[in-house]
Amino acid sequence: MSEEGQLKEAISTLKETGVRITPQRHAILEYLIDSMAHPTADDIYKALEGKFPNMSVATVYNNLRVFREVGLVKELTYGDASSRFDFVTTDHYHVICDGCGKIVDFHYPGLDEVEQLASHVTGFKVNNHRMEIYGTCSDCSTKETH
Amino acid sequence: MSEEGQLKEAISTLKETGVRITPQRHAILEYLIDSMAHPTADDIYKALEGKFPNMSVATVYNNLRVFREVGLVKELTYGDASSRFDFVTTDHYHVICDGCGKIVDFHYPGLDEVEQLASHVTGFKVNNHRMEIYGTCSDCSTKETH
DNA sequence: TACACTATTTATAAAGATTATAAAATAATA
DNA sequence: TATTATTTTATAATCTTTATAAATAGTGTA
Repeated sequence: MSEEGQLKEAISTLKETGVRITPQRHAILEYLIDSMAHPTADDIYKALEGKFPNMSVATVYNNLRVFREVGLVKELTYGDASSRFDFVTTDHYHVICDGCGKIVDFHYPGLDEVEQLASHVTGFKVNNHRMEIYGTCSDCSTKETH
Repeated sequence: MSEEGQLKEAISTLKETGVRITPQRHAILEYLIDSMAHPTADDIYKALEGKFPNMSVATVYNNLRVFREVGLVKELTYGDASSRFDFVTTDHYHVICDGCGKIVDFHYPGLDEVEQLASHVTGFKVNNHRMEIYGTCSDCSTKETH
């Protein structure tokens, strides 16, 4: 789907859930969809301060929580200080560079088998799983050898 | 291996690396090995304040970092506020209850295949991966139905 | 065992991310 | 357009983690 299509669909989702569409929410969604990075709340705040000089950081956090609760956004927590936020499109995993922190999307068929086994062994009703892969991206590999 | 054996081996590892054995380090290691929970730094701090009334939180954090650097301990970051720390025994994954937060260990052969594909597709030199499984434990399931 | 050297602990403050609060502004709806 | 509940803003508070410097204590050696 096009990015405009994604935005429209996201806005529909919000309307259906009774969440008001404010300019700030519109802009945050747009930024999340357009940016292929996986920004932190502060990244978003900084990126939009030109457009919304008076916007509060709390607004960014509040809305990211709203989006997360509605299922539009996933919150990613890695070892570092702050969470990253990812607009939910289709199921994919992340490959993360230990050197520069770059995050690359990586599609892989769902690991249903793992979930089933886990459920069987632990007695849990399994809902979902998360997986990340860590390594060194080619840029960083090149730098290392020089 | 017995818990005492694990502790002895951990202390050997520290000695080999030139890390001094202090009573605080001994106690933190012991607590990590004995407790099957996956405690936060604050959990450890609180658990040991009876034995070490003057111990500083910084000591707990410092030592957890030392242990991590030496490879004795893994730091786990989930969505919530603080990291959890896990004494490294053998490779395993975690199954986490969405209801009560309980963490259960789950053994599963390494997902080498995923790493290989990720490496191929993204051009990364893949080092490792992490995976967690989320669901509802049987205790919480029982409560829900009542 | 006592000494000397350096790592470690403590106490404290600082930094950084996130959340809480209350007043002002505004989107949705009739 | 008027109303009302939601949202934004501004600010402060909270919580986790790290930095700093002085005091303390492990460890190897004589």
